[in-house]
Amino acid sequence: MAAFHFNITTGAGTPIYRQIGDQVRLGVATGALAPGDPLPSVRALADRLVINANTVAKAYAELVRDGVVESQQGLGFFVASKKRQVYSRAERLRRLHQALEAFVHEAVFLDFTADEIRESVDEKLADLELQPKPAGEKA
Amino acid sequence: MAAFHFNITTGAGTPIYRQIGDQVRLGVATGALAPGDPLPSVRALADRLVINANTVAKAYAELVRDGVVESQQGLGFFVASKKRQVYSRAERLRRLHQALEAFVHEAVFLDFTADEIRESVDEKLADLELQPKPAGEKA
Amino acid sequence: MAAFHFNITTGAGTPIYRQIGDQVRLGVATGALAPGDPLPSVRALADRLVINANTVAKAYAELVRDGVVESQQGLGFFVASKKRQVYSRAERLRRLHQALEAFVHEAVFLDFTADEIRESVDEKLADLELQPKPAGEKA
Amino acid sequence: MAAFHFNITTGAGTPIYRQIGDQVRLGVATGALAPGDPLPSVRALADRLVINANTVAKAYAELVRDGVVESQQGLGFFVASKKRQVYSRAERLRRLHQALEAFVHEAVFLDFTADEIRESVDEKLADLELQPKPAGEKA
DNA sequence: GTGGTCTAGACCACG
DNA sequence: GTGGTCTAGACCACG
Repeated sequence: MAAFHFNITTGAGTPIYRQIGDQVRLGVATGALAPGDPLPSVRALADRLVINANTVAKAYAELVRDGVVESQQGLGFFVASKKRQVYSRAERLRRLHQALEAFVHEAVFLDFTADEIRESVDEKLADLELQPKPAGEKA
Repeated sequence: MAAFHFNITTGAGTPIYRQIGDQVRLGVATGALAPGDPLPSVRALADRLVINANTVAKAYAELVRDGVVESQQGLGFFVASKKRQVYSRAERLRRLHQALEAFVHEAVFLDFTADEIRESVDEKLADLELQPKPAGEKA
Repeated sequence: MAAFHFNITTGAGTPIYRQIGDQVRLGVATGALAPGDPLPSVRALADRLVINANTVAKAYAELVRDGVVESQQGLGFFVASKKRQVYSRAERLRRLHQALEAFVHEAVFLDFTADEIRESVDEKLADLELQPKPAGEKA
Repeated sequence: MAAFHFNITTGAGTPIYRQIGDQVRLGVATGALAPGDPLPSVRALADRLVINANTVAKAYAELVRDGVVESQQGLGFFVASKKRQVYSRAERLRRLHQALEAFVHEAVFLDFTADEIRESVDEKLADLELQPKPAGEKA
């Protein structure tokens, strides 16, 4: 992997550590990050994003906990070869629907129509270049 | 309106004051709460939910700011007769995108694909029977 | 911006949290506070003014809601780079009329004539050198 | 005095007792209420306005304190023959400017121009039918 | 009775 | 370090 870019938006609702983790997950999902690829070092990424090193460390720790990346003592962090599925499908669906509920309620409260909501979701997903997964992968 | 029930989950991620606000908004949206209906008094609701009165007051204050309910000096809070359009279109879009960001981040975190996300949104919108706005009304 | 001073009058009619908010708004309006300038931390300001931290937090939260300042997670509050137009025209008019009502009631209570009231408003506006908006800017 | 009408707006910022007091003061100022004219009884006005009798009593008490009306034991309240000036001119100006300051700050914050502010004040004063005082009266 | 403001202090998330 | 939420309780204005 050559050029994998992180970008974070501070001040938004989403915590920085979560944004970092999500971008790694997304990279793995889209294939931008392949198994074995190294992640930037904690310090390097913290410097590049001008954020606290603890924040990067927290993001990486969560990725390790979830089996997305693996830590090689003294070498750094690498994309895991095969990802463990941490949450059960039921649990994942439960959390998805909870998040969805919050989003749709806010949108309805803001007086947006179903079409406007759908459109905004489509745009956002296109932005993320979230592609359907190749074949028989996780999820 | 006869029996409007509040129930809160403590220990969950969502703050109590927000849970209260959301339930009132939802009640208004579904018609369970009609314009002019009184809300429980701050102290009464605090007692009933076994939480602090300040927490209820904070929830109610936010509802007033958003034009959902109105305060009648010395009498308490009542569902607003006609919901005002408090926010500018730019602000409403900003809030929509912020809510969307949080939702999509959670979905990505949970490893759902773009198709799965879109599908879940469609289902949810269908559930709500959210129709295009008839005229100058809110959906 | 070097030295921005807050001073509050306790025992007056105006709540402390509002006095703080007003002083920030005024500072922003006059340019004493420039976009990006940090506000004192909640705890620091509370200590300096010898008031409770919650009171400062309440003031800051209102400023965030109104788009005057922005919160940077873990870093504190900063003057917003460009003031958003948060409220709809209807809402802004509603607030103007409410403020006007309070003012005129006080003036009538104090037995001032219509001419005296008008004159005092003219003087005040002249003082502020409030000019018609140049372009898409705020006055 | 035959038909003197009170109307109060509940839910606004101004307390009801203040609205009642202001309308009496205004009536006296415009001549709608002449010295010796009776005010509605506390109970009658409370019934008519569908408010608490304590609220009317509080308004009347303040008017008596300020020398606008006089209480005749067992008969009720009457417009005072000659009004005492309660506050010094300096004090009245101080309070006027304080109220004005709050109003103008709010208006400026809401992005209204000087012209818009002046216009809104003129309209409001016209609504109140606040006329210049006849001759060498108070104020 | 109603809500509004403020305090002192705890505990948590994020950086 | 930063802010966010919540509690328990006081005191006040308004009705």
